[in-house]
Amino acid sequence: MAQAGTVGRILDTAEILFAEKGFAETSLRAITSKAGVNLAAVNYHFGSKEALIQSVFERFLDPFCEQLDARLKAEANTALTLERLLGEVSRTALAANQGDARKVAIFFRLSGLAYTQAQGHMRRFLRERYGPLFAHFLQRLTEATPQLTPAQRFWRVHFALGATTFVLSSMESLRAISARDLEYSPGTDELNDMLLAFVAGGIRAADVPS
Amino acid sequence: MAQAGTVGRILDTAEILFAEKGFAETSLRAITSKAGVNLAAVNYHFGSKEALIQSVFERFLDPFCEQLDARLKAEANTALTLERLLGEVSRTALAANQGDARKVAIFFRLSGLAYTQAQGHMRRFLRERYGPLFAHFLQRLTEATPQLTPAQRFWRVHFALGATTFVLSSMESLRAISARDLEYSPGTDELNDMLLAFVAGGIRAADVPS
DNA sequence: ATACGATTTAAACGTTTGTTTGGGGGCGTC
DNA sequence: GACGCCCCCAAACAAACGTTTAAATCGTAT
Repeated sequence: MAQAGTVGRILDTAEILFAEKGFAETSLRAITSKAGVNLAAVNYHFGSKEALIQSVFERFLDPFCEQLDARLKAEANTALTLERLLGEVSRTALAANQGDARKVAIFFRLSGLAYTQAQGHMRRFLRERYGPLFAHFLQRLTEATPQLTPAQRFWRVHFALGATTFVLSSMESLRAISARDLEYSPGTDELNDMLLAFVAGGIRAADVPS
Repeated sequence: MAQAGTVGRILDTAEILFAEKGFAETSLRAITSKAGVNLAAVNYHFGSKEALIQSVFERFLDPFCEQLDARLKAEANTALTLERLLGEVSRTALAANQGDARKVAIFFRLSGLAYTQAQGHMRRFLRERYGPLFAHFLQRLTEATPQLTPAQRFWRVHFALGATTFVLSSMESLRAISARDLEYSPGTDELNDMLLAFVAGGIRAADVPS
């Protein structure tokens, strides 16, 4: 990360700081000084802070979406079980970050921020750019969960999305609590399995009598 | 809300604006001008912006925690099923907000922000003030799910917490998408049931073979 | 009526923010 | 060697921020 060009150093540093403190709380001066580049470099290379945020999103979301799309299309004519489909997503997230757990945490922390902090232009940008892939995923999910109504499926997918982004985005602090109170902290694979079990169990849960 | 005193008007307005845009993105000028009070009123009555944020948290978390604690203690000697325990929580959240869906959305949006945006002092304040109730809840949950290991329970509770805060905090936009794409939007009770089913199903899901 | 504490007000404070400026190299091309 | 182009830098910019000040206002008890 140290010997990358100015643009790369800015993106690397911004990614980390945004994930740590959020977008509004991270100043361009904090980014540029930690990256060892001039303050004006951000506006020169990206145009504005908002454009920088957008570039950070593209750089980590594009490879993930591309890989996931390829994987899904490679199995286009095989019937996927729910666990298999969800596993494909988690494997892609891991692969797109070279199996680095810290990078995965940053990935999901940024994803969560995108959902909860993004407003106006950013929301539209994300929806327009990554909406089609999401639709594709939802179609495969429909094949894997024919017993659900469309509304059930829609909401349960978002429940699952929430469980994932929430836990993986605050993974480090939760790990610390787990290690302190339970004297035990799960590894990446184990955490992945627990999440998968929870999400799969939730998605195909029976209705609760009202 | 209009005829409340200065302190109340500030809290009412801050609650809404914080939930809409986050803490750093909401300026004191935005709050005071929308509330129709002088800019200096915040520092006069609360001391600082951070103290105002803390007051907002207290005002909506205290009644909720008090009621939940009372409900749990009222059923101290009856064995609670998982669904019953979770239902108690959701009923409390609804009751503490007079059944107003918008208020519940704000409630969970602020809760989510507390988890993801809070730093330093705020994290400590939340943990110290509401930690004991959480421990009590976890103990009841342990009785309701004896088949889980402590680690499984810990992580699954946080998965559930994530699913809840994520969906309920972006409820309005998700409702809009649901209504547009599915030509259907669930009511508060229905959404509550769906969430309950998902969370209960996830918490007692079987392990996934690694 | 007067005095006093509590509250509100307009104005200013010092920082920090994102952005812009103008100049100064480094480097390949004509 | 001069030109054009890309990149970097220190400095300055206006705007917005949280906070503080000192005077004005209000209500109330003396």
